[in-house]
Amino acid sequence: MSYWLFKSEPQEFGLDHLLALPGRVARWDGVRNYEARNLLRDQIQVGDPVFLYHSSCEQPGIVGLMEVVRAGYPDPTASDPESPYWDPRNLPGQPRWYAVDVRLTARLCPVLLLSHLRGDPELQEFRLLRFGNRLSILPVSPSEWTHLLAQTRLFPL
DNA sequence: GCCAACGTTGGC
DNA sequence: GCCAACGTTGGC
Repeated sequence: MSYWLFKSEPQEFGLDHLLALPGRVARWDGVRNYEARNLLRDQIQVGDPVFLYHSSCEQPGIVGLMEVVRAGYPDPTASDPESPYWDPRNLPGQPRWYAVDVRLTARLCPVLLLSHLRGDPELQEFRLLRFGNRLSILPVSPSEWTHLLAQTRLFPL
C-alpha cells in the first residue's frame, strides 16, 4: 500500500463537491502531466489512502482523507470534445491520460495548513513543500503520512 | 537532441 | 494580479 496527496482547487472541485456526491465517490480526471499520469496509471492501487489538498485558495492545506476505489483507467474526458480536458492528440486504443476513482472518507480538523507544514522540520523532504513544486498527484512516505495524521483528527463521514 | 519561447501552476 | 518555477512545444 502507498500513500498519496491529490491537489484540487476548491473553487473548481474540492471537499464540498465531494461531500455532495452520492457515496462521496468521484472520478479524479483531467490530470495532464506525464509524471502524474504515470502514477495514476502504474502505481496507485485500490485501497490506497489519499490526502485531499486545497490549492490556489485563501488557506491552502490538507482538508480531507480519501481512498482509492478504482485504479487507473483511461480518462474519458481526454476523448470527449465537449470536455474542457479534451485532448485531440488522444488516440482511440492508445490512451494518453488516466483517471482513478476516489471516495472521501473523512475530513480533517484542524485542517493542516500549508503555512503550518512549512515550518515542520520532520517534513523537510515532503514533495509538497519542495520549492517550485507543481505536481498535482504526489507520493507521501509512510513516515510523512504518520507524522501528518498525528497533528490532526479525523472525522469519518 | 538542444534550447528558447511559451503556457500553466500556485503561493503570496 | 504578480511572478518564479518548471513542464511542454517546436524550430533548427
